[in-house]
Amino acid sequence: MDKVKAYLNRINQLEENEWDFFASKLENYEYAKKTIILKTGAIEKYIYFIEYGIIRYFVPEDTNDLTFGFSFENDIGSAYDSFINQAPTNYQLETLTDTQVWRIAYSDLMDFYQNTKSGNHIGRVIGEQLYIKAIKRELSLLSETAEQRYEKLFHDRPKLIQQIPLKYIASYIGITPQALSRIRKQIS
Amino acid sequence: MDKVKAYLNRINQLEENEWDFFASKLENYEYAKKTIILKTGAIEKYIYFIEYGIIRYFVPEDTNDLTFGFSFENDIGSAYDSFINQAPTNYQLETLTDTQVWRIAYSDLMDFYQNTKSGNHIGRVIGEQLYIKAIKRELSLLSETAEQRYEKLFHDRPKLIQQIPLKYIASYIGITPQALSRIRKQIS
DNA sequence: CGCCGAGTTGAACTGAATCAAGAAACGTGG
DNA sequence: CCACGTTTCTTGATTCAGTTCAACTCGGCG
Repeated sequence: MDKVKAYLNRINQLEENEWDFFASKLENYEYAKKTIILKTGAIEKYIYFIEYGIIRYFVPEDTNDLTFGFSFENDIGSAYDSFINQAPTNYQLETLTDTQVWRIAYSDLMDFYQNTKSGNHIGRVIGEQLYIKAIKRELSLLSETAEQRYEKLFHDRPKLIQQIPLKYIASYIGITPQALSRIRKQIS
Repeated sequence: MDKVKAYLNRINQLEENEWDFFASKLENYEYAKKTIILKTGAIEKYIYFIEYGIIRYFVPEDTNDLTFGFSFENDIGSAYDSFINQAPTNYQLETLTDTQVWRIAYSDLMDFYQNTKSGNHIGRVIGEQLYIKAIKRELSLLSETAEQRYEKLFHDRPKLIQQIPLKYIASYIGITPQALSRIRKQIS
């Protein structure tokens, strides 16, 4: 659980008893490659701290589904909007590789938020960080070309990207697999 | 200040003394039409509760600047990422109409977060709400056509949209003013 | 009254979608 | 561990939405 503790402490140094409370609610879980963690229509019960592995976020569609995000190790994952509102999600979570997580249930996290001094502060910062990520991506989608997004992604996460099928990356940067194939050809 | 109070109470019913504290920090402010509220490179000091008016968010560019958002009355506005990190913003805020706001300074809001029971909870929910908005828009940019985005915008905010110059709306939905002009022609 | 920015319209061009087919990689069962 | 079938990736040809450049109209403001 060290990684989870480090993650939280980076946001706000926890008192020992706060961490003990949080840790007691953490549940270790392993998903095999290609496991659907959450189906559309279901309600997200957890936030996941990813020990190792990759989670893909996508809106399923008959032909090519729409991939709009990934979470990697040492980061958190969740259908966060569904989680927050405890309302059905309209997108799915799936592991792309064998993935190990520490997960915490909604009610336990709410307890943590309400009953510890650091709780809501941590919750606030998590929301803020997710927001910043989202707004960056929004600007990227509006202002950059697909090619620029691809190169940035490769620059930012060279190793991790190699584990993700190109068709998902294509969807993520907003183009078809064919178009991505052509961009890659041109670059190399 | 009633609207601000109502806004906060919708998130979390405030105790009277909590509201008194918050209200004491609120500052009323009026901006004329076309006023730049925040310049790139500056640090966002405030969150704004919009009493009436419209704020535009944009990345300035030599030719056509990139408009990526608006805030309307009864909602909050801010260069929230700059505000959170107290770091320079890379986009600007500008009023599109005469705009009246209640604004609260960073340090005062942090006081409110730390010294009231409801504080961090409210901060958390504000972040969460902004996140949900951002993710919806992200999916819209990835999955919908410019025409679909335009029609949705019109459907959701028919009155407010009429006050915004088309060139900003075009940028917001990710196309040029010429392309928007053609879409509008085709629809009507 | 004249000017300037906003909006429209036209024509040529381009990045990416689509449809289609073949090559390569992957995984599952024998 | 190989063989087969399925999925992923590539390549080609065509089509299309939206860009760019340019010219013109309109309405508001000084």
